[in-house]
Parts: sequence; structure tokens; C-alpha cells
Amino acid sequence: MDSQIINKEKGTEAKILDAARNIFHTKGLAGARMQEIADEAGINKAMLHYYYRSKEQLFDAVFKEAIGRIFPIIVQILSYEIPLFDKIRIFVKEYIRLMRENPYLPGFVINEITQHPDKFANLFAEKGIEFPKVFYDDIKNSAEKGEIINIDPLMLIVNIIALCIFPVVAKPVIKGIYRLTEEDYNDFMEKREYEVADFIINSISMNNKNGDK
Amino acid sequence: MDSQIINKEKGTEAKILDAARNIFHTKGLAGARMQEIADEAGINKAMLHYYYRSKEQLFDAVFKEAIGRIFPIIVQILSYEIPLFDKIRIFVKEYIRLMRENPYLPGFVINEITQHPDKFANLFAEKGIEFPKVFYDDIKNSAEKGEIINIDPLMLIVNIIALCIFPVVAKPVIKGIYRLTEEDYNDFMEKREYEVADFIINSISMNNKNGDK
DNA sequence: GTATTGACTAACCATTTAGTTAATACAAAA
DNA sequence: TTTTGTATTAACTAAATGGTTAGTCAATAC
Repeated sequence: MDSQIINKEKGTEAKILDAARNIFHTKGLAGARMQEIADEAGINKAMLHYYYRSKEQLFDAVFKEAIGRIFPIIVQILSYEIPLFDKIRIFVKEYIRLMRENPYLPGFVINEITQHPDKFANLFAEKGIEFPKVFYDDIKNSAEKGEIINIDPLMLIVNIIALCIFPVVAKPVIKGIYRLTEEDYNDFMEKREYEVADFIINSISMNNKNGDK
Repeated sequence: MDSQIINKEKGTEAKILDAARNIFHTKGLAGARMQEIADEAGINKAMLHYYYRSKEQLFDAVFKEAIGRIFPIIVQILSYEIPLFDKIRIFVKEYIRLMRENPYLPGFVINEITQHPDKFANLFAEKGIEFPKVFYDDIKNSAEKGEIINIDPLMLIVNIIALCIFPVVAKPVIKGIYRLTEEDYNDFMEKREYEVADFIINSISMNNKNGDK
């Protein structure tokens, strides 16, 4: 009944998936050990195979779930019918927040896709995920109407995603280089939730910039 | 004598390092196999241990080299005494080019630092690498003089790095989502070598923007 | 001409690891 | 109470993997 709410007595299968998520997200497919996942879940290793047959299938379950968390939200927000700048602001804020809540998610996904690009292509096609053409068109139209500078929509989209995701993926690098404490880093990322949108909008706004050339 | 120039008859130690670089960069520490490295080098597995003692020490050699390739160049370019905008243009162009030439390098480094942050910190301190304060000050000064908008230097620096590195790290994701061919992707990245600087400079330029709030 | 050394190999060893199996606990159905 | 099917475990297996060893070979030293 209230199984979603009460966390204490999860079924074994769910406990396994939780544990697998923790381990796979932090160590990746190659670095994860079935025994470690079993320990994390507090159950016998044989149960992993009982419920998920093999390491690969358990991994696939985790990976699918991760893809399902990263992409649909992009699709959803970017499909709103609101002015471009508002859309950018909402997207940036929500996406950075999402990444901060799941800090290992983007690195995990990027890494595993790099390692098995084929698997990703299949899954992506199979799930029917598609990047919202709406947003692409938004940018194109705004550019044509002269509301923003003339920019290849793909260029802008990649810039937006890069600014949201990179600082999360590279967290330990940034912390290391600038000797930031965990708190420093958190403050920094919180500021980004709104400043990144400013940065982007500043860049594509017309103002008095001498249009083409 | 001319050992550096002629590439055909490398010493065994160098062959091992080359092979190890290939394998570790693409598969990471956990995913790499000593046998595979030996095969790639065309030598016996025992030689890996003969020259480098253990997998970990071989990995360290590769990792150190990678750190040495990624950071010193940043430091160097960002220390030039030239106007800020020129510096940004040169840096972006050179850095994107460097990343494209070593496409697995940034992902490898980020990933392994995430997995062993401690090791990175040590190495970083030991090598005495330090992020150029000059550039930080450049930004701060330009902001104070009103030549650019008021922005936290760290924020800008992270944005610049993100825009350079992310599209390389996430190459298979971008290709997958937008169904780009290798050629499409290359064209895209070539465009970025100069457009990214425009994007950044646009964003921080004063123009007629009504300064503060 | 013999001893020594560095480079190298094949075979081996110990451990780890994914996966299997056979036995058992347990609850629900008959 | 017996039966039956599901959940769970301890113990095991086979393959993979990092690392070692004993020994070969060619060049160099003495």
C-alpha cells in the first residue's frame, strides 16, 4: 500500500537496485563488484543473480534508470511554450539543481556511454527519447526575428548543457585546484543556479551589438 | 642519438608506456587489463612488472603524464601579459584544439580524479602546479575598471573551462542525441574553436547593458 | 674464456570474481 | 497437516587476473 512512503522495509529486489545504483554510480561498471553490491544491500550475493541474472543485466537496470532521470526532464522543460529567455532560466535552474541532487549521475552516464556507445544508441532509440525540436526551433526563430544574435541552435544548446553539467562532473577537480571546502563548493554551485542563466542570456542578447559580420 | 625522432624502434619501456596510455585512457584503471596492455605493446606481460612493478605504478606513470599535459598549458597561456579578451581567445582556441587532439584525456583525468581525489591532491601539490593567479586578477581588475561586467572570476573561469572541455568529454552523448556523423561532429568542434570565445566575450562585455541592477 | 648483467619469456601461483547449486526456511494453499 | 512454490543462504566452481619465478640469451666486463 504505502510502500513508496515507508523506506524501512523495502522488498529485496528494491534493496538490490538501491545498492547497485550506489555502487555503479560511484565506481562504474568495471569498478563495481557484485559482492560489494550484495554487502551494501545487506543480502547474499546469490540474490543478485536470483533477481537480475547477471552483472550486466543488473547494470542495465541501473543504467536505464539513469538515462530516464537525465533526459526526460530536459525534454519536458524545453517543451514548455514560454518565451525563450524564461525557458533558459527555468531550465538552467532546474537542471543544475537536479544534477546537484544526483552528483554522480552525469559522470556515470557520460562515462558509460563513452565506454559502450552502441548500447546507449539502442536504449535511446528503444525508449523513443528525442531531443525537443521545439527548443531548437525556438532558438532558430528568435535568431531570425532578431531577438537574439545569430547562433547555431546546436551550439547554444551544447553551451547551456556544458555550463550546467560540467561543474558537477568536475567537482573534485575544481575543489582540488582552488582548495575549496565542501561548503565553498556548495555556495559556488548555488550561485550558479541563477548566474549561469544570466551568463547565457547576456551572451545571446542583442543589445547594441552590431549584428552580423 | 636520434632516438626521439625515429619512432620505429622504441625501447621496450616506451612501448609499454604508449600501450598503457592507450588502454588506460580509454578504459580507465579498473577497466584496463595488464594482459591487454602487454598485447598492445607486443611484449610479454612479465615485462610490465619488470619495468613498472605493479599495475598501480604503471597507472601512476600514465596519470602523472596526463596531468602534466592538461594543466601546464592552461597555466602557461593564462599567464601571458596581454589584454583579457585576447587571452580568452587564445586560450579557448588552443585548449579546444589540445582536447580534440587528445580526446580521451579530459574524461580520463576527470574520472580518475573523481575515483581517487586524494591521489590527485598529492600529485598536484607535489608537482607544484598552481592555477595562475594572474588570470584571476586580470578578470577582477577588468571588472573593477568597468571593462567587463561584474563577475566572480572563479565563475568565469569555470565557465570557460566547461565550454572547452565538456563537448569533448560528452562527444558520444552529443553524437548519439543529434545523430551526428564523425564529420558533423568535427565540423561542429572546429566551429567551436573560435565561436566559444565570442560566446564568452559577448557575455562579459559591457556594451550598453545597464550595469548593476 | 669465464663471470656478470640486463632484457626477456613461458609457465606457474594465489587471489579475485561472476556465476551456480543444493539444501533450507517459510508462507500460503490444499 | 501436508504440499507446494518462493525466497534465501552457504558452499562451491570455473575463469580471469595481477603478480612471481626460474631460467634463457646476448652483450659486456674482467
